[in-house]
Amino acid sequence: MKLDPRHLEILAAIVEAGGLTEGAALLGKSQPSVSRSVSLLEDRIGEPLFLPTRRPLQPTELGLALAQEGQRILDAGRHASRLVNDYRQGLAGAVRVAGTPIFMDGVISSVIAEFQAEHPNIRIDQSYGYPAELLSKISNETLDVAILPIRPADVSEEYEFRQILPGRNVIACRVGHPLARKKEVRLEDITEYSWIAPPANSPLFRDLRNTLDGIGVRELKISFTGGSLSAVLNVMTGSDSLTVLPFSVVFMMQRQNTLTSLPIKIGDPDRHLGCVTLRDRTMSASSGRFLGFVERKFELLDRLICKA
Amino acid sequence: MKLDPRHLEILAAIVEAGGLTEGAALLGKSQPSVSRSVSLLEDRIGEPLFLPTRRPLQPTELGLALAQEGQRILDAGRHASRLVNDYRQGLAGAVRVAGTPIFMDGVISSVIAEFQAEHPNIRIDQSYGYPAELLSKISNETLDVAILPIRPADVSEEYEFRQILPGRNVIACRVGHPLARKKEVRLEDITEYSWIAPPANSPLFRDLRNTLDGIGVRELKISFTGGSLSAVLNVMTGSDSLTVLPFSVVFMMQRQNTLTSLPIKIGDPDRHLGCVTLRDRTMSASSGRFLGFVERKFELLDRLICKA
DNA sequence: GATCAATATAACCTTGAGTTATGAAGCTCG
DNA sequence: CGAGCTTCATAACTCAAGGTTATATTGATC
Repeated sequence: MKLDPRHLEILAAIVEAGGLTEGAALLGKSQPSVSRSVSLLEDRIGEPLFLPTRRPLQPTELGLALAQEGQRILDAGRHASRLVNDYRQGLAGAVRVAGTPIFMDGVISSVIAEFQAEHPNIRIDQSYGYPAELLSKISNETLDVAILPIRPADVSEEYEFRQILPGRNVIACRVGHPLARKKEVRLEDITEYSWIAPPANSPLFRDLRNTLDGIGVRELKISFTGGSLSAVLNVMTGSDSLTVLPFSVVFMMQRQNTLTSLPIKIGDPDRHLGCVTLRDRTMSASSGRFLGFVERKFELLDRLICKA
Repeated sequence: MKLDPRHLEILAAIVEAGGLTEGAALLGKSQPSVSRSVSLLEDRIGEPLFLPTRRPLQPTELGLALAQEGQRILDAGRHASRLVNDYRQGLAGAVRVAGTPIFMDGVISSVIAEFQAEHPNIRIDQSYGYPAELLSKISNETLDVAILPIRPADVSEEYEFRQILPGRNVIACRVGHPLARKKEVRLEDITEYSWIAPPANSPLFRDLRNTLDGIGVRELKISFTGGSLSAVLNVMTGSDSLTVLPFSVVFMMQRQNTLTSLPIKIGDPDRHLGCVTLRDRTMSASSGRFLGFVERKFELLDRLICKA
């Protein structure tokens, strides 16, 4: 026979509170209400739940056993309520975030780490991708936030774009690189070293080509191409190779004293770094919280970078 | 916010069954009913529980988390239902049973052991007492079954009495007692040995006096008095003392080859052994089951005793 | 036995869960 | 890509039952 879980909850409250009136108060209901509910339950199961004519209301064996189950139901219910509250306030949930590999690994990952320290109940599902595919994932709602270098004008009305950093690339090399010691680096200096190229379909690769075109370099020795940031880093620190990287990435790496940038001016890309979300859809509270966190962190980072 | 536990149950069923229709079937409800319940729950918590427009219905993060709580509620409910069924069929519960010490320890305890082997979920609350007090405990419902030697005529209409053994006392001694070897024991033989007397307020003590009066014995050496059956047994087996015991107790002890009875005829008491319960009150199913078990076991025992 | 507190009952209203019938929207597959 | 099937949502209605306040009843207590 199926029992109404609410009846078991009421029973548990009465047993716990030690009386019908107190139990009703505990549940925030009126005394007659719980009285009748108990009667109904007793009628259904055909067994008494409380000893008759005992004023400090005393449960029967069965009453006590069922009250324990009721307690478990109450616990589960309370837990569920907490879950709901957490979700509504964005203190729990999941955020699906994606971005371009180099930038994700170089800058965003540490921001995510900070975020998770603050919000252990929010799960971050991180993935990598390039602008076109990420935008389509935003569209079909398999992604909540994309962090991309993009031309603001290229973002259609469907999306919402919040810039977090201006686009700025530099030529990077290992700390201790021969060129890094120089006061000024000339064009012909950099052509002497071999270069690392980012994956061919990445925006960074286009930036590299544009940059080199911009400063009049036609031919380069490409010693390494593709790979993740950590692969690039390993090659960089183990050789005198050069590459183009977002300044923010190099800035973060300077903290670990692994990379630095050459004192040579190259043109800034017209792409800016920002978060893309769907415009009309009401974002989940946890996504909103994540977004706000990222914006705050990058505001700080931007100021640090400007001072540097 | 308080959630309706039934909603969480429904959610759990849907997630488990993998669809709204299947979930409804699992719960034995109609599909529109659960559909509306889910909508209501979603409205209450203000968050979607299922991803929109995905046909193999897929729960959201929150939906999945709440479904887990729902599963716990379902489990508790099922457990509660099982409890109720067991109680109603007398397969679980508690029976408060009491009786006179010697008889309880000598005969009933082994019957209780057998009963518990068959019904591990029924708790036996055993206690000791003499007829008057036990009957009053039956009256005020602090006792379910009393097992007593009593004159059937003394049992008032308030109670129900089921005889399980006819009253029959014997003079008992240890196995290997000098008198036990004799074909026939005469009156003067038994007065030579010291005697063990049961507690002064027990029916057995009155039986002892009546018996000795009946066979014309006036004076006896009382070497030991009071104590439980095990105390009496220890004294008996370690000495040549005699005492009066119910034959059924001696019969059980014969199995362990500790006690035996003397071949001397003594008058049977007019008390008979039986179970006393309250007449009008509907007994708990477990008490009924226990009562039936005791009656069956004693029917067997009675036949064994008669053959002996 | 009078008094007080706790529980049960009564009368009423409202919610919501149950139903069947039916509409709308995805998926599947030729 | 549209027909057809399946699955979910909506509508309209009934009714069980939980919520309320007011009041009666019953144990406990002194």
